[in-house]
Amino acid sequence: MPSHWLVKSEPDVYSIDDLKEDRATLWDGVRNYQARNYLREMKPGDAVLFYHSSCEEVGVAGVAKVKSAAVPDPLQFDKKSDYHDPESERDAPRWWSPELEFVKKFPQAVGLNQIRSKRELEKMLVLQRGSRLSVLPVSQKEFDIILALSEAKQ
DNA sequence: GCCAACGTTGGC
DNA sequence: GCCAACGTTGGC
Repeated sequence: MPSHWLVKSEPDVYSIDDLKEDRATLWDGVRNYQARNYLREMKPGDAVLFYHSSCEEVGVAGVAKVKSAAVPDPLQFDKKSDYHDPESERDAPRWWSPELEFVKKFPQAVGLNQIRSKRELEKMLVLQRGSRLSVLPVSQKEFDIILALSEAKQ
């Protein structure tokens, strides 16, 4: 059974369009332990909502899927990277990155307000106040509703 | 730019 | 282990 996830990204930094162009990308640079744990749980085939944060059109912008399970995030060993972690050991890497693959971009993003207005989605972790995690689990039902909303919209 | 809500750090 | 200070996230 595939699991469902939501990942946040600032579109100015990396958008669903960037993923579309790249086709797939290593989801690197996550430096939060809980988010890291979720990243390590991801398995090939899992479905991922791609959420745009800190931008004009906040909300779910499209869908990705897990292409391959997490490998050690190379940036943690790259001294020149902002994500370099001098404390991380090569034989016990601290940070992990799955590879995500583009699936589709919604014609129009499913906005945060739209998500908030749906009773069935009120439990979504992305709505919980103060939820700043950039990687979150999503239920199958929530995933399906978001997808339906994206299709219903014109 | 503001600010609330967190996570992390570090002195004790 | 406590907790204040600090940095970051992210909606607005």
